Amino acid sequence: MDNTQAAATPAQAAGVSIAAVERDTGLGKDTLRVWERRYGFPRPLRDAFGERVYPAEQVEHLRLIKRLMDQGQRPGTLLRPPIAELGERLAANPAKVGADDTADWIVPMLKARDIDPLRAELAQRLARDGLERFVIETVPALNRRIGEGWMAGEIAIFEEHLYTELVQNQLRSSIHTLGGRGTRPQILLTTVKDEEHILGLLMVEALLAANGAFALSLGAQTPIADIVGAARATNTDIVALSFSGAYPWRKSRDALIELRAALPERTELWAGGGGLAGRGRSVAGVRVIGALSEIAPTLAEWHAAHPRRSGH
Amino acid sequence: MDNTQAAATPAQAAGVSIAAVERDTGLGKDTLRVWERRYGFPRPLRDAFGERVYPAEQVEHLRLIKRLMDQGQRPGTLLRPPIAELGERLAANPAKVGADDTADWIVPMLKARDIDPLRAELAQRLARDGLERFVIETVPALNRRIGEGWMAGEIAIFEEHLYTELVQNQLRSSIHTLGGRGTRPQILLTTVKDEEHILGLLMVEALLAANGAFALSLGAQTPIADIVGAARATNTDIVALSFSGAYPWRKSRDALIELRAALPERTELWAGGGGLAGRGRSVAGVRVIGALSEIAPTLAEWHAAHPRRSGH
DNA sequence: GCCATCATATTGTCCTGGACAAAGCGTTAA
DNA sequence: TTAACGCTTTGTCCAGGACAATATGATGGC
Repeated sequence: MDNTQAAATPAQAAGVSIAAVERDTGLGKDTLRVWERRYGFPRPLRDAFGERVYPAEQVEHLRLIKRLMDQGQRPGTLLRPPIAELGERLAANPAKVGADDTADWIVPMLKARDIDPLRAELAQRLARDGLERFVIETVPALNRRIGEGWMAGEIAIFEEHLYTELVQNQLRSSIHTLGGRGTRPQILLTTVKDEEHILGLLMVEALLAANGAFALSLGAQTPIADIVGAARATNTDIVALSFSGAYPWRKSRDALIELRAALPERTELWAGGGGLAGRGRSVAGVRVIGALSEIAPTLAEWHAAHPRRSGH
Repeated sequence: MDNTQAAATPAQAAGVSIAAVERDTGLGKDTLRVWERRYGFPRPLRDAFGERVYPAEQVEHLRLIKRLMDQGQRPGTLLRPPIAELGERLAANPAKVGADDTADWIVPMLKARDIDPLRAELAQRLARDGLERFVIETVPALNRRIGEGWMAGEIAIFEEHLYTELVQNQLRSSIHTLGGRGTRPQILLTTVKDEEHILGLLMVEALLAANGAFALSLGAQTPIADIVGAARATNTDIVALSFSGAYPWRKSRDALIELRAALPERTELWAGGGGLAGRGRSVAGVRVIGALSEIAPTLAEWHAAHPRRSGH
């Protein structure tokens, strides 16, 4: 694969520090050291001071592994066999491709030199399909396609960055355009700590806006105490949380229970995202939104249950 | 101060784990442990398993300390004397206030329940002053005011989040509206790894857009190798880097040297941000932008030096 | 055949205490 | 005033042990 990595500078040719690997892969220093001890991988070099130096190749493998783990694979499976197998496992994995041909167009456009056509294409699809369909169908398909492309070595990191940036602009711009004149319900949108997931948040925000509800987004990574504080201060009707698929179910559950207990009774709590999708029973007092397409109906329900009152 | 923190849930009343503190303060686990060993602060409780449990109060102090360190204060100064002094040091610090009365309006608006007026106010100022002045004068003043408010305990975290979110929306929306039809120069905008600074990037992007130059923003934290790859792939004329004030000068310098060496000769390298402002001599082959207001003139210079050619 | 319960294996994160390079600071020499 | 140098401060790394939380697999009851 003639990816970006090719252009390594002499200075860093040998490899990178454990801290850099932590940043680039999302795997903690402790985890990296323990893997090395237990599974024999990664097996970094050592510099003059005995500190670990990870060759680019191993970092690449680690990124791959992290990505697979985020899809539910377990480390033991990925790390015990000779690492060479990784490539094959990848080749075997994208079996789901094929259903997603619709999104294939993104790849060549991303790889083209000019971004304007891409920007235009996104804008056009948004205009043609409408914000709602764009968010529910187009963007998820694109996300999936990009993810697969990344794993297949087809898409460079900066191209993924670029994609995120462009979609983000489209969505923010749409939300902005839709305005939002103090309509009810007042919604507070965020994720709990340990969650990234910016694009997902933005997608939800756009959907809400498309349905006349304007969320106050706190961005990602809000501590629970802050969520509660904000909800109290802004007299929020609904607190909506988004959990990505990678987020451990138990933690989501705990966060929801804790939050439910701390929020005023009249404030509803909605939760959604891949992290909750499959999970059987929900938490008492929490409304689970199984898919993006459920947002609009759920909102309609809320309106039915809360007929418009005069004063605030 | 009747801040957000008040609403602590029973479950977490005792305190939080070291990982949570790392996330919330940005101070590494190692650093937290070493401070405890060396300075006696923080002094977390221990749970049944001997693991550190940080009371909210100490976390609050740590956040304060981090903020002060980001302004250049050194840990020894902050941690050695009885921590109680912190409050006083804070009270003494905002001496710079007063020059910034212009931005005071943001505080009450942020604290008001409704966000719509705030959104409207920002939009109006943007419309009245123009994008350029908004970015060069208004936003920096607001940022400063918010930072001070945060340190003084006047502004809660979620209010700061909210502010960032709203300004971000305004800027992105403006950039989006301005369009950008494949104009030269082709600019690549980003920060190197270890840098956050999203809002700063966006401000630069907006300024460029206001001057008819459309940057391709890679977002923050792009590894150098990726920057080079992206620059090559997109046939970039100018790579623009932003360094925040907290970023150590030496690292900026190294990054710039490395990048300069790796980029094609014809690609210019511009660098700006608080991290470079004071520093005397610049790096060979790097154009240092001392202030936001210099962006427009520098761009004009570029145009003068690169008269429009026909083909692409 | 399907679901609950338990035992077992896996896995991430935390701990201690030592070490050391890099960055900061102040002083002296040019 | 700038440059070079030594001392101090400070962040990050290391090793190896420990253990709770989670996933997996087996067993038994409906």
